[in-house]
Amino acid sequence: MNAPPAQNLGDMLRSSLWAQSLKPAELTAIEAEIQVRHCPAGGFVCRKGERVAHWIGVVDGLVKMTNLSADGKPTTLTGVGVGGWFGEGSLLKDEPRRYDIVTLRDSAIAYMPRATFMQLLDTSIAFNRFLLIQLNERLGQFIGRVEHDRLLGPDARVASSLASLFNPTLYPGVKNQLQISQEEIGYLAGLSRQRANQALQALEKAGLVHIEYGGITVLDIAGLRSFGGA
DNA sequence: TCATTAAATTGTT
DNA sequence: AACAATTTAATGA
Repeated sequence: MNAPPAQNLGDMLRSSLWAQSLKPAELTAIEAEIQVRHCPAGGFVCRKGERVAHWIGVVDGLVKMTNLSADGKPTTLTGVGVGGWFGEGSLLKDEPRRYDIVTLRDSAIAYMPRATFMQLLDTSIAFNRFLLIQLNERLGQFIGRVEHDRLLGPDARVASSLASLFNPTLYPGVKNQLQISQEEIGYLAGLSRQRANQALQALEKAGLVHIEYGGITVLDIAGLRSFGGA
């Protein structure tokens, strides 16, 4: 019962770091090559094992990257919010996608064809810099996670998930106030809604977030990150 | 604009 | 998982 996707591709691109250095004509040309598809809540944006033909961005909504662990339990690798792009790893290596992408709510998803991605890679320094920063940030996130995850309690996992979702380096357009239900936070952190609720209350008591109806406000991103160990 | 109702979300057990 | 309480959104007077 989330609001239907409202943002459009143009706004999303203009708020992306890599797009800001392009000439308006270049940007409109790229915009024309990108397809936007609307995905209902809980739907698959793309599945593990599929051939990777696009770089994928979140125009509106919220998605998560999940993987199935050896025992078959779904594990959320990370969430991606408005303005986020992903899939460049498999696109660069020309390999099948390594994880499922699932929408947590009704979302608008942008699909940039491989040819467009490659052309940007060849012509835009800002685009290359963006990818470098993004890969580095992700690397730091995942290293921090595998380092701490088994030692961390549910509270810290929620903190870590939120910190990655509010990462200003990856998602400059995301404000510190995000409309996300506690149920969705639970999905992101791999917890039940009840446990996510307790974790959020603990984080609020610690002064890191402010809980509102249907959303949260992040008061201390650095605190969240250190809380989660990443 | 206000009151009523339904739906969504949250807090608790 | 189930329940009650609270908030929001929608509807109509």
